[in-house]
Amino acid sequence: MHDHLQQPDLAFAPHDHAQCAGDVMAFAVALGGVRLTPVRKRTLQILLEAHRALGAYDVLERLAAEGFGNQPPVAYRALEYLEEQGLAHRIRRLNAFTACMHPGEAHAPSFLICRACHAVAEAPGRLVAQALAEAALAVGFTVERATVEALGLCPGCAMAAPDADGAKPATLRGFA
Amino acid sequence: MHDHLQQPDLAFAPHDHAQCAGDVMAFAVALGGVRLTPVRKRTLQILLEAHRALGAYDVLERLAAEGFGNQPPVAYRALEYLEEQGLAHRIRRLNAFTACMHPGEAHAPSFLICRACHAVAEAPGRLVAQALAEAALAVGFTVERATVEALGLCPGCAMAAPDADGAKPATLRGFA
DNA sequence: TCTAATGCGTTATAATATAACGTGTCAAGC
DNA sequence: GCTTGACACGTTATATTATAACGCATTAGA
Repeated sequence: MHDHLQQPDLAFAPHDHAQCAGDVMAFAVALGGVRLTPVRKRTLQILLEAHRALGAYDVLERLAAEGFGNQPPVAYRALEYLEEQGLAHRIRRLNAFTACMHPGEAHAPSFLICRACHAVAEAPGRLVAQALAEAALAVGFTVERATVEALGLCPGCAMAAPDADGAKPATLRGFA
Repeated sequence: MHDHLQQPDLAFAPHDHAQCAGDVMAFAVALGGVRLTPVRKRTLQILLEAHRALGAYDVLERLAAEGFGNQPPVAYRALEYLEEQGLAHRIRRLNAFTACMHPGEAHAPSFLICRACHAVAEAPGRLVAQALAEAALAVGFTVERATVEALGLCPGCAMAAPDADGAKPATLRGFA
């Protein structure tokens, strides 16, 4: 981990992450109807520990290092499953995945992605989803799922470099 | 600029596409500060004619067939340029690109993607962007650009198959 | 137990995207 | 006219992200 990647935490406010990650995991384990196999559970833990969006191949590396399979489908399957169960989200702009920080609460998440430090925060998206559904309704379109991702500057980076462009082109592999 | 271009209501409605495409192209050509070279112009035409989102490699195929370069960067550069100029948009869920139907009007577009027929419509996104900016502001995040993409059913497909799942996994190449 | 469904690891390949270099073109300044 | 520098384009090569398809093991249920 390089210094420049030191980042404000996910919610952009300091908190005890070990604790909130633990809470999420406890919730997931307790969840009925979810088959949290070893790979899946470990994948969720990896996302929670990373505390930021990870590419599938980043997750795969970690899984492989721990004796799980080392081929892409292993990671993709676990990630897809977690996403289906609402335990993880896919960040399309980054071709990456992140643990859901509010599983269980029915929510239509919006994501805030800092272009400088690559932190990703989940923002309450209910109003956004509502506005979108209305706009869609006006043209007769039925929204089933929505991707809402904002790119910008998190408070920390805005403070540190109001104008400077800290952003690298950001291949996912390079994040670590 | 003709009226129908300012009425996103008609996005999914039948209309004279040759005409609206022509309007957009005329606008682009007249636009000051935009260097619409042959590849770029043809790329925009291709997007306009296709009338749906095209993958970079789809665009490339067409360009190559007309004597332009046949390597990926040719397509990617033209598409990126058009996007920078606000003449095209990237649809991240599809890894695809589409011509902007309302160039010039400052807008924060939302996209409605039909999972059955893959049509893509640009919906007025001002209110959505507003809601997003507010949610972001609450955590101190500054939004610079946003991706808003809804997946669902367009009126036509909803009518044709209210429940059936017309969606294929949808590789982009397969669209044509 | 038998069977069907599911999960996992594997091989192989597909699909999407970018880095980096060389050449041509054109307009600005001399 | 020349030179120069920015830009665009075509190219080679490679990186990154993602899926298809097969076989075996385990599990859930009849």
